[in-house]
Amino acid sequence: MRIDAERVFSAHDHAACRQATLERAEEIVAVEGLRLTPVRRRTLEILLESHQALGAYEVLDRLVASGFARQPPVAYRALDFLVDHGLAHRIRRLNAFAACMRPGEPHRPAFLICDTCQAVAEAPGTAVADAMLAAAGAVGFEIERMSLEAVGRCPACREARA
Amino acid sequence: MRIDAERVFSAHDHAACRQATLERAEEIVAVEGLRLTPVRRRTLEILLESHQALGAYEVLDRLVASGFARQPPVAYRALDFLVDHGLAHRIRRLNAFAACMRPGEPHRPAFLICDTCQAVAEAPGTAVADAMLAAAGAVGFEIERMSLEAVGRCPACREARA
DNA sequence: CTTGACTTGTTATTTTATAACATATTCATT
DNA sequence: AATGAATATGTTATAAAATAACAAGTCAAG
Ligand SMILES: [Zn+2]
Ligand SMILES: [Zn+2]
Ligand SMILES: [Zn+2]
Ligand SMILES: [Zn+2]
Repeated sequence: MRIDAERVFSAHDHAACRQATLERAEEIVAVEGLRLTPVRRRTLEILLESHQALGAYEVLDRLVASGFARQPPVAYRALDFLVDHGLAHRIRRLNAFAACMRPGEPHRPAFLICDTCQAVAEAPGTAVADAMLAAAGAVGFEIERMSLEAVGRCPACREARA
Repeated sequence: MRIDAERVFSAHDHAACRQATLERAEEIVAVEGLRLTPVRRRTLEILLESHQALGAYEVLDRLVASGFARQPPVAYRALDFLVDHGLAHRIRRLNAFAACMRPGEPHRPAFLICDTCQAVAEAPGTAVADAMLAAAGAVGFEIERMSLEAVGRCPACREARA
């Protein structure tokens, strides 16, 4: 299985990467009967422009550039929709949002956040999540949601600094 | 080894629990030559009042009640000091802070956050952290810091609801 | 007692997020 | 097509969280 993080952290055809993800997202909304309205679609496109997480107000700035009104709820509502339906993830450490790179596929993302180039990748986090569930289970705690996030240096930035 | 989360999530002598942790914290600042000034000490005491995480402004309110000025930097500076020296942890999902229950002991906390009673416990997160390191290592990412947080229901609240 | 590091006081601002309510659109049902 | 419920958007206002910047005070070492 191809690991997304490998792609994210290296030079790749991002136009294709973005396009493919957008198409998968469109399939999902079709199947689930969701409404990918203009703001929502544009918001997803904005998140897909790079592998960096964007704050709500950065997203808002770009929405404004596309003709939408400069009002926080415009961005937050679109972002909440995307997050609620698995098309984007919220990165708590950054108070920011990133497009999901595997929309529709059940996955347990563990986020790797490069503090040099700000790229955010989803690593396969099943093992991490399992360890978390075990730790919780040991004390009778029932997990509903979890955030697994790590900050550090991606391969490229690591080399650049060395 | 006693698991803190077990204690946190059950009725316990919290006065003793708080006192013991405060004493351990004092030993640490002594050993490390840190200055546990009045605001800092009071801030730690405030965090130790319960096992719930507190937002900076809640802490500030209580500092005001103790005679300190109502200015955000007062709380943030004290909280930052405690976090920097391992006497408190920042809970990103809650934009809040919790006293560290094992100050001075090297540990990898995985936080269990009850969304019913708001209690926050540190579960032993070594296995979780190891899984995270492995996932990162697989793609050449070098981790510096990580947040491992889960939201759900603690044993007590789980029973209460059932 | 002076220097330099650290700590606090204080004002102001920035950044992030939500409440609340009016209007409009969509879509299934009459 | 008309009705009405659900969903989505427009808009104003405010709340909540965090930091910038700089002046003034404290303290211990030399
Ligand atoms: Zn890409
Ligand atoms: Zn990088
Ligand atoms: Zn306790
Ligand atoms: Zn609980």
